Amino acid sequence: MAIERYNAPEREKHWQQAWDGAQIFRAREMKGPKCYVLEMFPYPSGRIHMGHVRNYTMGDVFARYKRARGFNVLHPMGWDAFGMPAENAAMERKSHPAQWTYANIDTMKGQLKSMGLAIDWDREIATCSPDYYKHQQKLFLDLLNKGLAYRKSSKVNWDPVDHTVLANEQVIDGRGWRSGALVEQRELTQWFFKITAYSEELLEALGTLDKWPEKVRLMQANWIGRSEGLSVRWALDAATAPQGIDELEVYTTRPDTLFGASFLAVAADHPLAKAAAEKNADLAAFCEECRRMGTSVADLETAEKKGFDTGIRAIHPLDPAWKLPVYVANFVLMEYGTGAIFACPSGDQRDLDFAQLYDLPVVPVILPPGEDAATFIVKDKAYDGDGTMINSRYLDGLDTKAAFEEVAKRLEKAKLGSKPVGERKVNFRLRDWGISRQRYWGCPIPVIHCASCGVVPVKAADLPVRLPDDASFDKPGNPLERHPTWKNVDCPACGKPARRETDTMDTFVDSSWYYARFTAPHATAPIDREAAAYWLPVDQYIGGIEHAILHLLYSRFFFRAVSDAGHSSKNLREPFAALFTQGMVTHETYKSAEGAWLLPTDVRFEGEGAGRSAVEIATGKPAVIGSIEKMSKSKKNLVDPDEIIGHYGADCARWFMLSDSPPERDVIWTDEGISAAGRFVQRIWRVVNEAAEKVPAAGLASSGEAGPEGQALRRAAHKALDGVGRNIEGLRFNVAVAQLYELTNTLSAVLSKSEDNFGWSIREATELLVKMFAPMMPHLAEECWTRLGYNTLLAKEPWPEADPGLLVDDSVTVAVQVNGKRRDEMTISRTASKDEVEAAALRLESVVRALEGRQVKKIIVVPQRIVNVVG
RNA sequence: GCGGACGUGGUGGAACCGGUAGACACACGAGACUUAAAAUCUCGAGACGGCAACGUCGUGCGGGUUCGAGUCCCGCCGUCCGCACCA
Repeated sequence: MAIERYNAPEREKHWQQAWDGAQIFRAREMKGPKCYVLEMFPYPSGRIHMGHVRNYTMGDVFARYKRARGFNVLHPMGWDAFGMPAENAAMERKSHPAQWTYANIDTMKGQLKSMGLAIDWDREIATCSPDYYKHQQKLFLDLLNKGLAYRKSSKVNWDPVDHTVLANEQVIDGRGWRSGALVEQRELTQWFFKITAYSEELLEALGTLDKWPEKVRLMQANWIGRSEGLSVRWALDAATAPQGIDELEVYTTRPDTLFGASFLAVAADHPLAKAAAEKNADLAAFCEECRRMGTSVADLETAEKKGFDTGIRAIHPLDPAWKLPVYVANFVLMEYGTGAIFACPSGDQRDLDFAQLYDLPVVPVILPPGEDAATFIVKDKAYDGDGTMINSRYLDGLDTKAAFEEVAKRLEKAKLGSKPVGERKVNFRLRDWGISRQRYWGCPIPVIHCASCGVVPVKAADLPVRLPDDASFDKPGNPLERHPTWKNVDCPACGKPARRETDTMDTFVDSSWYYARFTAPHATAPIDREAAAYWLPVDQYIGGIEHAILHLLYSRFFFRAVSDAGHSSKNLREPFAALFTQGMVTHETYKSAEGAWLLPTDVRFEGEGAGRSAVEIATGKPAVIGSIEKMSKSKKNLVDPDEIIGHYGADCARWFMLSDSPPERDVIWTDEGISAAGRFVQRIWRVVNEAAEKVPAAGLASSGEAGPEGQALRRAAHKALDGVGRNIEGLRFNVAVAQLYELTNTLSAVLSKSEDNFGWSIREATELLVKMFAPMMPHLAEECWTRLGYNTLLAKEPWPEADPGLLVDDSVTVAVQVNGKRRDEMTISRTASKDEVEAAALRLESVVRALEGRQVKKIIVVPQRIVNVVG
């Protein structure tokens, strides 16, 4: 009998409606073991892309699996809906960011629903909704009250033509992306969150996150950047110093190299540089140049090292007779340490590059192990490791650590003025989190500036501070700033006319607590303490590696901060118990003969392998096949999920996204890959139909003995069950997929030769197969479940338990090696003793031959795996 | 520049704690079915030599530890990612 093709798009709609009707993906009442599965919520950019499909499929498989395992699962979805693109779109289309954003949400929600995700849509939130951001404003006020939010002056990229602040990504080669004007560094008073108050704790607690990738923990640890060093105050030579400044404080982690010092350097924004620049136009110009370099560290450190001698001389703290020049240098950051360094060129590559450029002395002070003091010199490569002190007077002969201690001790005792010259200091690279954005489409910062009362918080009862709907987006700059009336309010304290804060919050604030809001999205408090206590932490968080530092660190901080402000239990510190970072979806790129990017649908292919070539369909001209890159709009190497789902169905797209590539690695989207997945969907359907013809009715108990073939099939099915369960649990979806292929192969081989005498084993194996792929291809699984004679929803069925008795075989195949080289294999009883295994191995003809008459010296037996005969 | 990751057949990848390298899939080749194509099914396949049995080599490169190394150690090479206002 011919079996009809499985019509995925049509059946998928049916099953989605069935799930909706039964409301089975709603989180249950807060009782019993729970599992909170969360994928990073999307930015509503317009349409979903394959990256979303991959991310949400992984989370969905895990959530469905955990639900089948009996957990009370919370699997919500929302929208990271504030941000710059909406404002850009508004500017370009002369519309409103809200209109653009909500239209996108609508589209994308429909797309996500077509994927058949097991999501509790009742909990949907959008961060741009006043219902969400009013709570965020309350959280802000509570942090302000606790001293964790404050204002200070900080540098921004300023576009002098557009009169707007630019993000780093909007600065291209030092120029504004839109205006092309040279970007300036400007000081602006901005809002900050005091994340540095938690530096130590955030670093310490990384040790407890054993379900996070090691890589992410390391990245965060480096980002926090704890170092132990010494802050050293250098007296300035009065004859050379600007008036009123008589010392310079530097921070160093290497006080041991102090005798190798050859100059000091300060940042262009250091007060000493500014003071010196007042009387030196050339220096002022140099400082200005440094400021133009951009704020990103990568720019600074890859730029050529440059400096300017201020003419100021500093006195060495360990030798009053020794004077060193003070430079302004472009590689010194005001934000780190004290904004000033002492340089030891032999021990630091940047210092060495700088010293060579300006002809400053290079004195080696650390002798690497194994080098000879008489011959060791530092030429083009600085040595920053440990070793023995040389050229360092009384430190000579000490090791690096002892020298550090000795210098620290001396400088702690020495006095400059009335205070010690040196002071031990733990320093962090981590800086406070600047949350001010001079933009419209973000959460308004709920404070009012009053001429007489200063910064006055908006009263909690007056929240939310709503964004005005009638802002204009026809020109650059902050629409809130130029709005005719919005910012004019009366001071809540004295009632006099005052001005609203026009900065909005960084969108990272929105995403720093959304996972907590999901636990009680309709609560009157921002975070419902009871719901948070039950649901948090998130048991499995899944998202892109690009969020490894900022989003995840900010969330770890923000959750602690608001918990300390009373919004959640102080014992609950970490929001995400387990983290998984998935790889990107990549695709080949194509260019026309003229060099324009082409969509995959714009080209057709000829030939294959090395001779494969592409032709632009529209022109018939040859096209260029480029490298495989992350799918992006700019390179047009996109595949539209809608088209794939419409053609192959959601299950097929999901299956392909889980196949082959390990989830943490990039996956390459290919036509062959998706069509192979499509073939498998049909194959499953055929196999299940064929099985359904041959098996006893649903729900009957086992007929008992299955016979050797039936028993072998049962073993295969239960082994797969054991493996698939563990691989889903460990998020090794590609391996689980391979095991399901294997079981399908076994089952279909059995079906082709079955004599109808072990139908019950076939039913069992088929049901197990269907239940196992159900989290991955849920619609197809429901269809198969029905075909197997059930009228219940498979999504409600529990995960089956593997029979331990079927997981081990009576006999095993072990490899036989002679002198470490595999020569043969043999099948032997699983319980065979060491002696029996040895004897069996020595009887093998291949072993005798490989020994070539040599004496057997020893035999290594690894039970059930290998025998190694050494002779 | 600093920090991190990765490197296995023609391709994506598998390989538990150091124990049969290449599971599974793609692409490919041969065959069956078909008027034909598609679909489907069967078989083959790391490289080299050999009719074959089999042998030699083989996890980026060079060393080391071990009875045994894709896996551990040391030194290189290559590719990719992040770097604080993109989300």
